[in-house]
Amino acid sequence: MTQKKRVTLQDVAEHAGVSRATASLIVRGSTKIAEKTRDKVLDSMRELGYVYDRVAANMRSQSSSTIGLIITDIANPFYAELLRGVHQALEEAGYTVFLGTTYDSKMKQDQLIARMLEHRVGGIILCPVSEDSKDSIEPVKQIDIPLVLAVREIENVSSDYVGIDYEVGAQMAVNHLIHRGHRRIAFLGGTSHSTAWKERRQGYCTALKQAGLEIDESLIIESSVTREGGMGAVRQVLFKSNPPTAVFCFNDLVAHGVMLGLNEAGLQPGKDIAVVGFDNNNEAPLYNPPLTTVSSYARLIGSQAASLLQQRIVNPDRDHQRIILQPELVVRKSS
Amino acid sequence: MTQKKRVTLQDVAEHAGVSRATASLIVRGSTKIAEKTRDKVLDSMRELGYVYDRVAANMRSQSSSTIGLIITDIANPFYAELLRGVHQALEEAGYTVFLGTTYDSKMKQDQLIARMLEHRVGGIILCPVSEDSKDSIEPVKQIDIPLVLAVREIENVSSDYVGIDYEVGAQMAVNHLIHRGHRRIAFLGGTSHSTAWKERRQGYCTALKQAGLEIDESLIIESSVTREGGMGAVRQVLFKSNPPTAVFCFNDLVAHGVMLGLNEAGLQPGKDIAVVGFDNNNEAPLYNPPLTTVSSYARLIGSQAASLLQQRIVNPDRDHQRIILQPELVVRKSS
DNA sequence: CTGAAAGCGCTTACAG
DNA sequence: CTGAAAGCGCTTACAG
Repeated sequence: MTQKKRVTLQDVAEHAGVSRATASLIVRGSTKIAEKTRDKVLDSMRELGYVYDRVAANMRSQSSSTIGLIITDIANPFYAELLRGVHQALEEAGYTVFLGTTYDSKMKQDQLIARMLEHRVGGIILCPVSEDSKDSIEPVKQIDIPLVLAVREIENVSSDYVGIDYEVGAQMAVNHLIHRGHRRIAFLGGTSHSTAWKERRQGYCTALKQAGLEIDESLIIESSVTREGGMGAVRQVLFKSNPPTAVFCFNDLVAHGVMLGLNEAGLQPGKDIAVVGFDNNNEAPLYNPPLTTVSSYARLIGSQAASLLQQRIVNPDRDHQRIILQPELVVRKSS
Repeated sequence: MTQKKRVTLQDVAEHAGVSRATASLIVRGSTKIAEKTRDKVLDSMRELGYVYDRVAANMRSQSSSTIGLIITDIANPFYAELLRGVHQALEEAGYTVFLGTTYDSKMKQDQLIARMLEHRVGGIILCPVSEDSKDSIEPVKQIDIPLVLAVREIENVSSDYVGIDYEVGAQMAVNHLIHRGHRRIAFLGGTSHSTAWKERRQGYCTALKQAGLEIDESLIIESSVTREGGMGAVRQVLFKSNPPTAVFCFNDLVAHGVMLGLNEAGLQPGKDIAVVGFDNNNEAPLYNPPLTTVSSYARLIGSQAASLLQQRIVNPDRDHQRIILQPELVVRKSS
């Protein structure tokens, strides 16, 4: 792990015949330096192959130019998009991003948070695991580093947050299915301890009730938030004596799994059984058939979270913000 | 960007009534300290909420516990898997990963490399952009930081490298199509200035020649390495007076686009036209129809690259290694 | 602009 | 185990 000796600002100053303080001003882009001096110093930097040591600078000035981003699964296109939004906003602002993935393990989340704090990140954007993880963020609060939650909230935790209104989104999806004449609608996928699941469930129930339909608990099946989870869930529900005619899925990934499971069983999604997803992934229009889904604006969530974080860094004492994006139903051929 | 004052080792030492040197030993897990002393110090750390400052430690000891990973596109499942392999291997070893995405822009790649060097990463894993970027890695060589290339090589650059044998892979794919009786086989997607493309093209041509078939340049169409690129490429080739009966695609993403383009044109992939991909993404078996493809072991490439990097960090002077994984054909229903 | 000094939070080396 | 000192590569503050 040991590196060879780097060229330091001291070396550059000596080479250019100026003081270290002057060189320091130049490297930080001060305009108060005579052009001639600046050029001389910049030439020396090039000649010596100087590379600015941002770590040392940050340490001395007690600042940070890194941000930690913790997501649950990079293989989920939703998070890939969210990452993109975060990267775009923060790299423009000069931050570099530490990425960590929890795969929905709380232990992993705790480890990642600890490591990021040790690396003196300037702030953390956390997409929490679905398990309750109030205590995970204790260390962050204690050391008082800016934190923004995204996608899922943590119950009884006050923090900046960006997400979408899952309840309304779920309601829109289920209403749509009801309007198409469906009466037995399943809700498949996701795990019941996450707020993101609870809110969807709430929306699902509200829509059914408003239409005067019974809630059949046997049509609500949890699963991991993966294609495999979706396949498993739909298999369970197909074997009921009175199977559903439509499925509202936790997200697009699960919906994809559900469609594959239906194919396997010789059923055609969108014809034999309607399927609606959640997220509006890049891939959703490319599924077969193209997936009706609720847009959850992954990239926008990412860039908004980045923006909240920057604002919090600038002004640590302002009130917590909660940004709830309004979802939109995108109707395609699967319903 | 300024942070509130942290608890330092000094504070901990004072609180526990030991010297700073002792506290430093304990925090690094030395076994040479009496258990009683250690417990006392660990208690103080907990009580004060001490967080180890890895940045300061790395600076003093001239070491690094960060790694830069530069990929082209996180929305490509191939890279999501590769990232997973890298993360898994490096996090176990105590490294934290800076992630950067170039979206195949050389300028972005240069910026990311510069930034990572400024952050004193202990090494870089680079999946180069397809454009020739020999000069991009000049700064890395100059400052003498361990570098591993993955997925694509850079011509005339000597470095550790992990990739697969694209030529053999392409040959396997095209041979397979020939054995199925195809005579007009297109090669769609990718950009001709990358080694990864050149090697595939080489394999494509070799297979055709060995079978005594002509190479028809009009059946070779470049595109961006995305689904959209694949859709565009297949549209072009379908309008030929003598269209192909089979398509070998640059990768699975392109193949997916090709299949969508075929659907659009009323053709059924795997029936009207055979399609073969490259990568064996997670998603390939889930396409419709399931995609015949060449496995390129994304996660393995990632973990091997991580392993090469660690070895290079330990021993900077050893010979450059080239790991070329052997591809494997996975036959499914699309061909 | 310069120059000398102090300090960010650690580790290192050494005498006791 | 302790204690005092030096140093990693910067920035900061200040007198000139």
